Amino acid sequence: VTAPGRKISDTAVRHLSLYLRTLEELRGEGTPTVSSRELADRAGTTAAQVRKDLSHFGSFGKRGLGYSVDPLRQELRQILGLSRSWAVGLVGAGRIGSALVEYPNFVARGFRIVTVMDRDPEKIGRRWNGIRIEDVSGLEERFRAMGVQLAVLAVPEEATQEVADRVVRAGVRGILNFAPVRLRIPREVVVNHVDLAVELEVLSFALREDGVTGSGKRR
Amino acid sequence: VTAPGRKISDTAVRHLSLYLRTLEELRGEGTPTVSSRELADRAGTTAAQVRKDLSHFGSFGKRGLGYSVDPLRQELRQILGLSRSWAVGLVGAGRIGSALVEYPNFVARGFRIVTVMDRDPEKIGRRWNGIRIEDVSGLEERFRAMGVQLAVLAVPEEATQEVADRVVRAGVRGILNFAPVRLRIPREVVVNHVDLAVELEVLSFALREDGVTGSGKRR
DNA sequence: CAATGTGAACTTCTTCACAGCG
DNA sequence: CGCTGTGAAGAAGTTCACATTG
Repeated sequence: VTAPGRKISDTAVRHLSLYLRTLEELRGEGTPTVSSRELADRAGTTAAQVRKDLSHFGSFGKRGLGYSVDPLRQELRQILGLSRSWAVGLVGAGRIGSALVEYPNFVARGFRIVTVMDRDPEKIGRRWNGIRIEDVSGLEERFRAMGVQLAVLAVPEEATQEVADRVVRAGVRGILNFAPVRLRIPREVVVNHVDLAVELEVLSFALREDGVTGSGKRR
Repeated sequence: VTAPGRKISDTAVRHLSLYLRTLEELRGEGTPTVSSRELADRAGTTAAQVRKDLSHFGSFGKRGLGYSVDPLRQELRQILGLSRSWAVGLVGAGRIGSALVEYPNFVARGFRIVTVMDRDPEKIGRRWNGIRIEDVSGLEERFRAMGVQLAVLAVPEEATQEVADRVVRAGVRGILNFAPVRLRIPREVVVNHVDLAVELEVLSFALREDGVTGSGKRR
């Protein structure tokens, strides 16, 4: 089915990702069938939201019964583009990069890290998970040679835009960026931004009225 | 000003965080004044959006002129709760944890990591940034002793809920969770969830129609 | 007279509620 | 008879447009 023209909101896609994870849990527990209500409770949305999110892509449930766990799980994998394998190039062999390489869900979801690049001579030549860390100077050729489709940028702030330009030149179609920098990128390349400063500040904002420890309040 | 009762959307707060970063850049460049238009271009929103976001908290601009960079920066720090210092407890001394400890913006924004905990005897006793890694068994006492207000959870999936229960018992008011697990937590505790699987799947979805490499298409 | 601050218009997202189907 | 799928209602968020002001 996988509706063609329709514009799907970012939120809806995030929901699908959560439903997929929940279905994988349910599958592990041997549950054959689940209602929109229960799926919602587990995933943290509402029953109506579950049905609406799914309705953009088709009708997967049985009235009076609910959804069959495994078939819906497969549908969602398909919808999210996970029933294929993605060739991922990682730039930046620092802590965040290493966290990703060891992240178990990464591989389970079809994301294969095919190359790791860094500029630090200390790191170049080492192996992570069997993958040799290469000198970033050869990025374009290496990415093309390995057929990289998706780049993960975990490099220092000041290097980020330059690296982004280069991975785009190397033909990458999507970027996951961990640096606190807004990238200037051609429209056809999809960027997703994980910004730890923003995440912390969202928390800080939510708690800002609580017991103040630091400097006295202004105004 | 910091309007009292009004409900501020998550998106608006995220925008403020981006504006703050942009203002810090502008300040570094010595720019004294900025229009909503320019701020928007740099932060990736629109001029109208900038004005609306700010209007929830007061009037900070001068008509015909724009916003004074440094005063607005200070306002935003205040609004986001960054003009104070937050005592942060980190649970999980793995890769993600270490990435956070070394993250420079962390400290710059007033987030002080005051304790690090892990369950691995190999790690306990080591020092990170001068902070001794403690045995997680003493979490509650340690968190209380150090006045931890905000917990960062970077522990394996299966341990996450238990650790969450314990940090709540220890009086924490906010949690930043990196594990792919929806936490069951009392309403008054604020949770923010950074979910790498979701971030990857959002990218995967956006690119799902591109050249398929993996298994042949289903249906 | 340039650029803010803000109601009003518009658009998008969420929730409701119920007909219809298994 | 229970639960989905979905239009319609309602809420929330975004963009428009302009009167206002330093």
